[in-house]
Amino acid sequence: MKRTKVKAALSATQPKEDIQINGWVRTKREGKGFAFVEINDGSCLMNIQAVVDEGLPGWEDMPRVGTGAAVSIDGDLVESLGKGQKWEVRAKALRLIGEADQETYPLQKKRHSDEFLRSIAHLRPRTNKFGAMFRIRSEAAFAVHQFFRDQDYRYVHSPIITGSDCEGAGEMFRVTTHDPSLAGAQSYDQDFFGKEAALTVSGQLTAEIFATSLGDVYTFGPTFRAENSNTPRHAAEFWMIEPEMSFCDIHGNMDLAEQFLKSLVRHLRKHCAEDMELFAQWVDKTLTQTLDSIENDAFVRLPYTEAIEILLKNAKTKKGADRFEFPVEWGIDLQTEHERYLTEQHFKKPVIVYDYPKGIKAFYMRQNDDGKTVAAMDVLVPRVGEIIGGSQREERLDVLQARIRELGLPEEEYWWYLDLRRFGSVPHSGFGMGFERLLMLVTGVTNIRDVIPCPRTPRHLEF
RNA sequence: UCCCCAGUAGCUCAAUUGGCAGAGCGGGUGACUGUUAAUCACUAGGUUCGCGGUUCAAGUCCGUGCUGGGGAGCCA
Repeated sequence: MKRTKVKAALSATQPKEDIQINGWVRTKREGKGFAFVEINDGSCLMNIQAVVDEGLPGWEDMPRVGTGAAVSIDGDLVESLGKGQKWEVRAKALRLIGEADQETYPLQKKRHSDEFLRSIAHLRPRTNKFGAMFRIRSEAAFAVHQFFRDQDYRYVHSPIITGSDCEGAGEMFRVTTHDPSLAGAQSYDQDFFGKEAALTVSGQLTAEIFATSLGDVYTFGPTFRAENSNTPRHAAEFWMIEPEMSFCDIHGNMDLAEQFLKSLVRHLRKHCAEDMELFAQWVDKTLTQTLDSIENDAFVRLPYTEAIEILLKNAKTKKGADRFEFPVEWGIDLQTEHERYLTEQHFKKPVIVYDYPKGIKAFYMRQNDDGKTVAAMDVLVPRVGEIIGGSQREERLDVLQARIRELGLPEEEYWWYLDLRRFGSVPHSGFGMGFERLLMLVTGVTNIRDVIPCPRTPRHLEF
């Protein structure tokens, strides 16, 4: 008999004889002579209820059919006699596929804390919340590809292992085949690649290669940062999306970032409505409002200099106390408290801050004519903070070389990056978006460890 | 890495001034002819995170380590 997925069974328009449901038992309710078994197979949020009468094949296993057990049920899909569900399965036969000992199975049919579920990350996708999360994650990845494909962007596989220490986005994990337990110095030229190697911290430089050949491109892959960050917003391994567009300035870049976020939110609300609703109802009561704002409100475009003016003007609360712990002045990098004030309190919607002082931004960002700022931009959203960071890239060879020298960076390491400016250089722009931060934004989940299957953070490499 | 808070039954938590370690849920057993986090009855279940100290007496106070959470920095 061919298997029917729960999602298909529940969306039936008419009864159907002889179907097979395979899945895991969420809960069992027994009466005299019969039992209700609710089964979930991960295809959707809802369970399907099976009615199992005493005496049918497999009934002798019922005592061992408990929460967590894997079962296969043959039966007829019929309209439910009870309230609370339209369809149910009237079982004809039951098979216990995989038992789950009730004394030791950690998941109970009740709410568990996120912290506890994190300690059993191998079982947490079997809960409603994490099942919904990982279905949304899957759909979100698809939506990313669809968005770019619809606009004729090409998907570039940037390398995971890099020999370039000029990616310049943070501490790197070293990649080696050397045995650290061996004594004595082991030089890099005897290592696998014959030079120092590391896991990528950004696909941007590779994306620039392809932006200046295929035109509009994006990368979407794992990214690694060996920062000792202990926050709910950072992971050592995360997924990042990095579009890069030729013939595009900072304003086109901001336009794309805004369209991109709006499109993803719209897609997920349409295609994951049931799973999204779980988060709106149980995780974040303001989620609907937040998502409405992202979808419908124009994002604020705010030059850094004006952002500083707003912050200075509002440095005192109505009661006259200092609003900010860190004093505001032109030239500082915006603190988390400043970003949150702008997006959560002052504008109450997404804000794109751009044209930052060049002293606080990366060497490759395009210098503006004022001589003080660069064409960088950060997209700030309520609760998550910085979800996107990007810039127009410096395409002028002499200006880029001067900046590299000014900062004392090893110019020879950047030979191929400079070649892109040497031969047919064009204005181009791009940004990076943390995929997990997108998921936090659209679900209201406040800890990055709860939006990724197996979170990697300092001193945590379980699962 | 820095600052703050917490750690008690499988889970979520309570325990007065330092004075007999408890509840709900979950588990087990039984009852119940349509349940919906089923209900009802009975029942088992503890190195109070580890180590050291103060005290007649420590879940409670002190020191230290570990683990978890929050905030900051770094950023996506």
